[in-house]
Amino acid sequence: MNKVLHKQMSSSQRALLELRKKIFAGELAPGSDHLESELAEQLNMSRTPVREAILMLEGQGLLELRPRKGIRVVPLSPEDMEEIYDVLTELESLAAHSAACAAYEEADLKHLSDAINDMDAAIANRDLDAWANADDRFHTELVRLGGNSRVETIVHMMSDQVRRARLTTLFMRPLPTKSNEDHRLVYEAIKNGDAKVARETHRDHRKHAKDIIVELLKRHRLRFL
Amino acid sequence: MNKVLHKQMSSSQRALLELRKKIFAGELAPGSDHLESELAEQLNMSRTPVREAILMLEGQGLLELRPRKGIRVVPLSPEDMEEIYDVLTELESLAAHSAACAAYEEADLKHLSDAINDMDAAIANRDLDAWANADDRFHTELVRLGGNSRVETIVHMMSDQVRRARLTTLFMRPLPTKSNEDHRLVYEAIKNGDAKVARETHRDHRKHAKDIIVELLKRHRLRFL
DNA sequence: GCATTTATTTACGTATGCATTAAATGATGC
DNA sequence: GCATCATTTAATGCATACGTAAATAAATGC
Repeated sequence: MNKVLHKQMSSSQRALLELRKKIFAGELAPGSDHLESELAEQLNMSRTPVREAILMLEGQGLLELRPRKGIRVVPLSPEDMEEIYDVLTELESLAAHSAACAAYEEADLKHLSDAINDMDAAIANRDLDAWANADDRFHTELVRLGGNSRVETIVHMMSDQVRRARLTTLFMRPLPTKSNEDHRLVYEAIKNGDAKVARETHRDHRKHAKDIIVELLKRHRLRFL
Repeated sequence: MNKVLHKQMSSSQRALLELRKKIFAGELAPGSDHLESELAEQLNMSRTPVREAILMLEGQGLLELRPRKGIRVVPLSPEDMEEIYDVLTELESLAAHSAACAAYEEADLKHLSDAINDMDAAIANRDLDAWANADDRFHTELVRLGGNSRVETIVHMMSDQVRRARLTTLFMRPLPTKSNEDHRLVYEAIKNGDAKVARETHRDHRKHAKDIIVELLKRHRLRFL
């Protein structure tokens, strides 16, 4: 569908996207090592643009460069997930606070409520993929409403890591029904301009999510993923 | 002094450090544009390693790549500084909280108290450079004690930006005497394991610092730096 | 003169080749 | 048989070369 765009994209851009796709699809497994030349061949291009893509992905914490040992897809330990969730908790809570302060019209919050409704529908249908998708949209929209572009960037990077873990964890956890009540409360607080409540509610929500995931990872002895 | 190390460093590493140095020294001015070939010549190397360095610095938010327009040293507006300070506020407060929870021995907190004492001394001597240096050490040590490597990384990146602005602002503001009382309070709270106080005190401290800087930038019509 | 098209320049993106140096393999001494 | 050293292999870091496309200058038409 977007193959057309791919055509007029620079090779390094393509390398970046393709590698990301492979990482998120698990095609490049966490902890696995690869050579520049190997990846270059897979992507049908020279080493130069893949090197550039690799550098960028290293900066985003997805790859680790270990000269002469190979490029490693960074594995995530339960402790890493704790770190990531803690960052997400703080920055998203800040975003919720800011969004509440911003006195948005109800129309401005449509994307947010749409995402919440979609999550409800997904849960009713027991469609975990759809739920995960809507959940992403909720969090993306929340930080957007927060109005701090740096928070947005960081949250996106961290969410990428969570997404990676979710490949494994999503199907092991109970249906996230409680989660959606939280989302509604955050939404209401933002609409009512109740900054403190928005922040605290979201913080608790994230803390809870973190506990579930970390517990899951540890229980299942998923040392790395 | 570390010219020796420079010798056995890879060219891209050198490019990274040299460019950073030039940016922080103001030699590459905020908002200025440069060509890859120009920078490569300055650093006595081919375009390849500088390109790699540029890519990394772009990821860190110091450079902006604008193909055929030149590589721009990103200018910071007062609004940017607000964003940056807000991120720092949240993540450092989290670090303070975690550090307080960690039940450190007094010996573990030595670097922190050293930094505070050095700031006192610097203020007594009216030595702003020494003060800034010790202040950096305080914040660096604080996030280290927080024990979240991702928070450390992000805070370092954001601190780089603040450091850049400080070149200009430090000499325009009143002596930061109040600031050090705050640091002492945070230190005490961490030592006493008083997580909530540590977090809140540090948050207020940062909020105050932000207001001063942003106010200063706006008052002096420093649209960008 | 001004707009529009055409030519020219040149910065960038990418491919390629080579030198360096780390890892792997084999050889030698004990 | 094991450790140490020499040799080979090959992945990386970097330089270089080149095609492309964007920006600028020149030329043409009106």
